[in-house]
Amino acid sequence: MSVKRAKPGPRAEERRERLIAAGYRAMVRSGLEGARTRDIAAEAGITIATLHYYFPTKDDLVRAVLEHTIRQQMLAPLGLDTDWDDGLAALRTLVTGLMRHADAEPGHFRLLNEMIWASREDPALREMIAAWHTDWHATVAGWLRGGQEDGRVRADLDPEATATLIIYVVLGLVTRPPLPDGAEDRLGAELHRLLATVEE
Amino acid sequence: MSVKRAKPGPRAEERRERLIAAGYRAMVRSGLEGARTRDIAAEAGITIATLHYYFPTKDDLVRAVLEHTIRQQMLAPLGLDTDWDDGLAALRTLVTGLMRHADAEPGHFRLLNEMIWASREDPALREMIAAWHTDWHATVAGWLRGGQEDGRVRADLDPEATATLIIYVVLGLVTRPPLPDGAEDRLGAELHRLLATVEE
Amino acid sequence: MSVKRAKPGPRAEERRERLIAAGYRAMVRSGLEGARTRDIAAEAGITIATLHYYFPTKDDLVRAVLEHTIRQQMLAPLGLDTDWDDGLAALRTLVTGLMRHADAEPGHFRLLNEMIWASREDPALREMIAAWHTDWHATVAGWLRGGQEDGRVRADLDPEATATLIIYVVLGLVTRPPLPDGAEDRLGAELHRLLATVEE
Amino acid sequence: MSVKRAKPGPRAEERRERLIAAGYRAMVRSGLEGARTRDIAAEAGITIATLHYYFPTKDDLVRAVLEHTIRQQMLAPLGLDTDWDDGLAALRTLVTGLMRHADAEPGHFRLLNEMIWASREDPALREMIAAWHTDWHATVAGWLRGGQEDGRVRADLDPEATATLIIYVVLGLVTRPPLPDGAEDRLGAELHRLLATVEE
DNA sequence: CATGAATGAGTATTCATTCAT
DNA sequence: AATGAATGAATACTCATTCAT
Repeated sequence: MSVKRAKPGPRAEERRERLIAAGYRAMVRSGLEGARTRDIAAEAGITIATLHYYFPTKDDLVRAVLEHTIRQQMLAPLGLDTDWDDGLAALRTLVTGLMRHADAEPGHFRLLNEMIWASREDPALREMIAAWHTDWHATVAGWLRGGQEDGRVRADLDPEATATLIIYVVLGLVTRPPLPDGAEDRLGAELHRLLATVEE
Repeated sequence: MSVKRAKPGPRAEERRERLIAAGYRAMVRSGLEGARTRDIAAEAGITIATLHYYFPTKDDLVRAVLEHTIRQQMLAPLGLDTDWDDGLAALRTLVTGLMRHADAEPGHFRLLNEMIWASREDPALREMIAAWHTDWHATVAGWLRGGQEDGRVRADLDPEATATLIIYVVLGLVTRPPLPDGAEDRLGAELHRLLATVEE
Repeated sequence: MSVKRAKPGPRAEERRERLIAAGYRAMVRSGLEGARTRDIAAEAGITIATLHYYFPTKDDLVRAVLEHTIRQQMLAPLGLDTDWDDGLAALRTLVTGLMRHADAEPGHFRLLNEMIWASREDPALREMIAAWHTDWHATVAGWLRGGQEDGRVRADLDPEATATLIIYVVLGLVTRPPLPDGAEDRLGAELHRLLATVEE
Repeated sequence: MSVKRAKPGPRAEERRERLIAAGYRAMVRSGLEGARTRDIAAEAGITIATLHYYFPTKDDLVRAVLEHTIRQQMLAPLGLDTDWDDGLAALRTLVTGLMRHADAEPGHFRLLNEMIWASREDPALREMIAAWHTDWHATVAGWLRGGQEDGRVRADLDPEATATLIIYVVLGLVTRPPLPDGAEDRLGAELHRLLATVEE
């Protein structure tokens, strides 16, 4: 077992965390490109030079922020870590929760959106996002399959394809472009109607 | 009839168009913020000073580019200006067309995506995007209603809410995040299955 | 009698005047360098190109504005065109009037100040300012000599040198730098005391 | 004793001084607005980016230059830091010295003049200039009072008001507008005659 | 580990001036 | 006599990154 780098001390680890948290906040505030390394360093209580000691380039910091974001900001707030025995209810909760979250924290979703686009030119980002989406896709497909077993979800649906479709809905949903009033409110119910068995 | 103040000559109109086209290309290539006025001017064959003669600020150019994009790049390429008598077929064509387009021209959709986010802080952009989405929403809802009259689309659906949902699918779709292979291909069929009457 | 240039039509003459007036206002507002030819032209109701037809360079316009300023703005507002038979009273009125004017229209004096400095590198400006100061100097010296003949002004003063000194006071006065309160109010009286014969 | 955050090293202090000196020279040469940050940086042997590291904006540099100017360029060159026991002689020396200085270094006084005008819109400048004028006013008033005690200056003068008047003379004097020849030379003597007791 | 100092390469924007028509 | 179109040359300011200490 070769050890390339001495284990970072506890002090260093804490600084890293502080930098990532500050970076996340700054990027939520000002966007991926708009966030300034100087501000991030200041918010973490250190100088830019020190920031670059921990993260040689801004892209390195961005990667760490994405990792942190997926790990800390995506599961619990959306109920994705709960065990659901009603797949349809889970989906509806997800959609409703996301709509609320997107309104309350648009910067959070702008950041994720920017990272998805940025991932096209950064393999490290791409890998993280792919893993995240794959997880998510599997979760949703699982909900659907569970629903089909319970007879609550239409049996003729392809769970994989429908899960993909739902992920697209979610991705589009957080953009929340200006749309005619009213239709949005009925979105959760409509999705339910599309997926549920007729009898229900 | 004497004209004291001559209207912009044909030369100026052409240069405006050339600038907008160059701006569109540069923004597709490098993004909204990444596009440099210098490059745009050079690509249009003029100096930066002349660019600023036509568009005092970069934001003014961005607005003109969005207008151009909505008008020239969104309708024909997606078949939105065709008369469809089968709403379901129209939708399927739209989704398939968008997927192809999103793969062929990701920069185009990145630009639209950036403009949607930017519109949150620019009333002029917001208005254009709202008008565009409203049109689009009405078109899709119309397709759905037509399908319901023909008995091809499930009668229990709310055309407004479903149209909103489809727009979200489309918005998410063009982001095209990395997803497990295969599921995407069946997306058009799946959407069809969700919406169509069972008999069909 | 040779005629070098055809007499300008009445229309042209009026535009020239309008441009000069607009130039004066803009320079009072924003200073000599701060005034923009574009704004001046717009304020005169014409385009920049036309402004340059009348005044090939900005410096040409500045010269015309100085001429206009000396002619229209310096005599009447300060009572310099009145016939005074009490030189001392005239001086006191001048100083009081200038202080009021400098407070009410600081931009006017900033402009004159800038022009005096600019005149070091522009012979045409220098000539106009020299003529203006010479006139003014002669007027003040005349007041002093008149006062000496009346026995109201100290006979031992050199009217020329004292006039120079008074002009310096005036030039400094319009700058109105921040000074301890109070002393300024007594300035007119003090000047009087310095110049007047003891008996008075 | 460990020092966690090192104070600016001697290197930085020297560069600051060099920048201020270069700024002063450039502003004397080309005026406040005319001085270019590029040239100043080049003259100090650094890049523009480094200039902005020390002085975030040009205005910050201007303030530092004014401070330097008042401290380094106004006292010694004019004999204001000498102890005089003859106030009248001090005044005469001041006036003569200023006239010489104004002829030798017109740019220096143009700069001060511009700063006085600029101080109307910059509180930091205003405060420095007010402090400087207050000092100066107190010095001159002190000279006058001393002269009155010695019986050399007319007892009926108000030292405060006369000091104000003298400052105005000085401010106007450094402008040195074109005036009829000769009168200027007698200015020092004339001022003396105005202020001195008749007997002297 | 940490930082003060320094910078290369931009960046959008400005403005008096010109010229073909 | 007038102007729409065009521009050269600048201008202050920015920001991620580097490096000696």
